[in-house]
Amino acid sequence: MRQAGKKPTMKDVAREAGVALGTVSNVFNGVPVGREYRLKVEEAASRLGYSVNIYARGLRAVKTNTVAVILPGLNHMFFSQLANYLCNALSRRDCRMLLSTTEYDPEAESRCIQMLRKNMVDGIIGLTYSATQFDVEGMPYVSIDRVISPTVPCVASDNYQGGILAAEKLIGLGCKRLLCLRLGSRLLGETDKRGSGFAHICTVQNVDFVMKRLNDEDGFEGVIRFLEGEIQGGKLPYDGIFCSTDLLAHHVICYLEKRGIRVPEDVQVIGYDGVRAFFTEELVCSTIVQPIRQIAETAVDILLSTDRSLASALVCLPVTYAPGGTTKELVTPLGQ
Amino acid sequence: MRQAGKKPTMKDVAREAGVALGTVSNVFNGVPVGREYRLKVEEAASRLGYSVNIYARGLRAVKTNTVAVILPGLNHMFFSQLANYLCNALSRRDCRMLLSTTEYDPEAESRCIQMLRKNMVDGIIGLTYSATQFDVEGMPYVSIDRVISPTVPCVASDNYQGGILAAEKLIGLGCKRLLCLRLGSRLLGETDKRGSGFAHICTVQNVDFVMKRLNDEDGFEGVIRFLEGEIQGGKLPYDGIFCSTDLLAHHVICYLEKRGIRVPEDVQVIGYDGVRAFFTEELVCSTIVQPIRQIAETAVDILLSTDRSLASALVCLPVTYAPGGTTKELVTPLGQ
DNA sequence: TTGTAAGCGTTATCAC
DNA sequence: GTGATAACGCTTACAA
Repeated sequence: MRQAGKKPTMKDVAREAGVALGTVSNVFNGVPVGREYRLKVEEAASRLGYSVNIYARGLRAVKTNTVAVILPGLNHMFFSQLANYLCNALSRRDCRMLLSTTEYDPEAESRCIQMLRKNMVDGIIGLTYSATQFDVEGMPYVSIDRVISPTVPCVASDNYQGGILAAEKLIGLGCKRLLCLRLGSRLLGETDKRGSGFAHICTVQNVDFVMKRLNDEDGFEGVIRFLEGEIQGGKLPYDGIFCSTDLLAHHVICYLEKRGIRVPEDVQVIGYDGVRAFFTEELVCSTIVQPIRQIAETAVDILLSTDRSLASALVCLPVTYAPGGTTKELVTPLGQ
Repeated sequence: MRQAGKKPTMKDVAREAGVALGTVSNVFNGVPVGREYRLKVEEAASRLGYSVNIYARGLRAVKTNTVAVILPGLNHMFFSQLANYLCNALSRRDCRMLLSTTEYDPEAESRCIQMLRKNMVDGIIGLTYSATQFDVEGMPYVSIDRVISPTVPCVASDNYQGGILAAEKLIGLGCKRLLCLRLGSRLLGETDKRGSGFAHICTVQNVDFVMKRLNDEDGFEGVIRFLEGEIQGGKLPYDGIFCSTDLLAHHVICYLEKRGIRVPEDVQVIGYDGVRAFFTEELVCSTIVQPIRQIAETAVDILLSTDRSLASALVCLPVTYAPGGTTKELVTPLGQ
């Protein structure tokens, strides 16, 4: 019913090729087999249009060629780009991608993981806020942007270095009084290091700065309210702002312009992520660019690597700075 | 090895609950079972942390609770939003989503479908450019934005009506000479109707218009080249442009502004899709908004509906017009 | 309802 | 390398 003519099985292939059933199985599992046998099998298989039944294979609990990906949602540029690259990287490894979104619901995360471990996937790549070591233990798991425990590998961009870059850049561009704006989950993750790196440089270089941390519940409105309170006489007491994400930077910039504060003339802004406006080449603002593709590929590499002991707990991938029109770039280094 | 403590099976649940194996099976398949038995089974199952092994179930070829989604990629706002809503709609139906991207490779499409039918998914939702009736026959399939054959259900926005809306709007806003710009696949799809609806209104209302169709190979550069050739004395001989997608509109608008042609003062522009700049509320341009969430939910409904005969071949979902700053909206209808 | 048992297609393990 | 055969966990059919 699902299939017009019923599907050929390994037995059919074995008969067609005139070899033993086990030989066919070996061929499809990459087990070394005499060259001529292998050819006979492959030819017979393609003649019959055969391919392995993944459910029968999965039942034997060896390898399902399926990796689950857990993301908060696809409604954010960073997540959708990540999903895209993960999908490519997995398919290049002949792996299918099972995508689950948690809709930012912490409880959905562990429910999701529990469900998946029953469903026998080869492993999970998850970007979660509250999954615990308990949730993931006993199964191949790679976390993105959050260290779950020292024994669970985590891949992230070099958030600390990104914060450093941002601070150095703003200071190098002449800023005297900085603001670091963070809007994120109440739960700690790797991304919090962005602010730490930023603060470190400000302290070392003895530059005034204010650190403002808000939580998701506050929303962008919370940020705007904060800025509203900071403005004195139509002016902001900062000449440089580092926002923890490009999206936040975007909202801040829109607000500032509405209040008649010019970007980058009056205040320079740097974001984090490097997302492009609807996947074109255009950046949203000057920003610290995450190597999203590399993050995806590294996560897949670590997950699928047989030698999991080699996976260090935290892999930080290098970030770069890219001007996007919200900073006063120096045309020549001599121009300083 | 995959699992710390090995997983409980139906047999374990049956023993724990003190009922027959078949009863447990029935409970998990929604087959009517005496109330007290059902409760005993459910309690035992949760006590043991049991859930059905989808591979064993899939082997019997009944229902895998898995739906495959095929998209060109996730690197376009429309696709990633679609994927997001599909994922939600499926998970609400307790279905897992297997996501494959074809990277816009027509050959990858049928390869992908062939692969999936061997892999026994409950059905496929595909946005493809070249998949044929042959590819999909014999399996539950719902196509998006392209009619594959009269027997394969297709869900799309009401593209024709969208074209009509765009033309009526531009004409209503005073445009006298229109341009319809289309950039898309060489292969025909539902989206081509956007231009047809547009042309129809122009013809009926006797308004001058030019229809320019380019293919993906030409790229945005091709469109720019065309516009370059049209400009005479720094002016464009059009006062209204309908672009087949928001992304195209965005490129056109950027180019026009670079050439000193003001939008919407000199020329008004309407796009199609209704994508938001990185998932905020902001539209990219004045546009015809597709009901993406509804498209996703309808596709899932049709695919999972047992009564597939009810599925009409083509379902066109209503679109709406939304101003986005690239048209000269009339403040009051009397203002005309 | 209850046992029991036969498959589903693969993999893995035997002798040979 | 070959056969044959025992799992894997579930669904389905059967007689009781």
